[in-house]
Amino acid sequence: MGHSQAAKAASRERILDAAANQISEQGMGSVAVAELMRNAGLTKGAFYGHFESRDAMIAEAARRAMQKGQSKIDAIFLPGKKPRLEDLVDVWLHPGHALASAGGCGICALAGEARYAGPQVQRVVAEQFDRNVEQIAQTIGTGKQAKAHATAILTALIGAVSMSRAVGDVDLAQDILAKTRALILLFRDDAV
Amino acid sequence: MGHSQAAKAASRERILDAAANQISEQGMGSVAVAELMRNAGLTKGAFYGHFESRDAMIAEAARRAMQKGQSKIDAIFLPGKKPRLEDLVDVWLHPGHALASAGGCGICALAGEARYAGPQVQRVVAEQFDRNVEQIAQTIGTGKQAKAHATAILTALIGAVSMSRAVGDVDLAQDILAKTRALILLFRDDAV
DNA sequence: TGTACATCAGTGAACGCGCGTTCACTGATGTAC
DNA sequence: TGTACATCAGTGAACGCGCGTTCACTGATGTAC
Repeated sequence: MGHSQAAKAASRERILDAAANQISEQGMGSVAVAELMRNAGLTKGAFYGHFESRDAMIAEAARRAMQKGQSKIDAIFLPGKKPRLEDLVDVWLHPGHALASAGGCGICALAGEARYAGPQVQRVVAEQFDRNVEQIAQTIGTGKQAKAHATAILTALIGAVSMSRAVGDVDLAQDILAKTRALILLFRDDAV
Repeated sequence: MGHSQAAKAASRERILDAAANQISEQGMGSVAVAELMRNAGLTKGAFYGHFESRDAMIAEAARRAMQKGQSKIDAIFLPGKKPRLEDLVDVWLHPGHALASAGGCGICALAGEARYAGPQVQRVVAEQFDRNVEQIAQTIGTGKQAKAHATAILTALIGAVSMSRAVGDVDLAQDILAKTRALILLFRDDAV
């Protein structure tokens, strides 16, 4: 085993990546230190050379899970493209995205558990929520009203993704996604 | 200790009630057999005289948590009153109801965790979802369209309650609740 | 450039703890006579 | 009605297990000379 500074940094990255992925797919509660380290190609003893505690690692990994889910959203805002609410909504509500949680919306992965988590994780969720509200607002207008509607729209998106995963029934899940999508876009047509 | 049939049934009720309350307030994962039995005035050894396993008890208690949250909703539909969407929305989104989870919406309490739970719990969530969709639909119209909109509205309500509890920030929480409420009622005014 | 040594990332056994579950036992209940 | 006994709800100690965390140790790295 080597142990240069670069190798240690790479190990840390592998641990955080594995944790962020597992948080997206199975939630924070499912992340066990020993299994996580095995997934990162290490043994559990090395964990505490990288993090002060499991909780401290979870808070960092939660932030990373948010970042990983953000790339699909940012793609809507690439320079030269006109960002459309419809495209943005589909990042959340397309069944392929909503039901396969890997690499998906970090808020959706954490929304249920964050309530019982520490303030660090809750702050990560709140910051990501603000970030996404701003992006949604950009697609529907400017000013306070756009941001107010964007807050409600993001809330509905998160509710739809959470519920579609909770009911254990693919048909009902797709129904929830499709009808939430329809109502959000109906609102847009009415209001604009 | 007595042990008549009536006494045993009463014990079972106390266990399920305590479990349903704890599920509403702290989630399914927080329910520990020993603590639960202590809360019900018994010792942990007696648990397996009432339930086959912790999982089996959780499934029953999840159903009971739904029933307990249902009474506030049913009050809107008392005979003689005309059920209004606005009143129904406030059962979920009034800050006092949303942020104090005890006795609140069972779906909201379980939405995040149900994804990792067994099919019994997921069925309980799906059935309660259907029940509430029907009730919301009653306040906005009749037929398929009303039910479609009710599905999206309930999804938004659950998202708002979940997020308001997840962000760990009372101001942001109230903002989420107020803006989701406004958008739902704005839709109602537009569509009706 | 080559050697001796300090550093430190990673190892793997061990810890204390809380959990779900089991089980031999207790003693009040309700029944049979 | 009174007594003997079977039933069974509840007790509390014990179990095996997985968890987060600690720690003495290993051995490759990178530095000092």
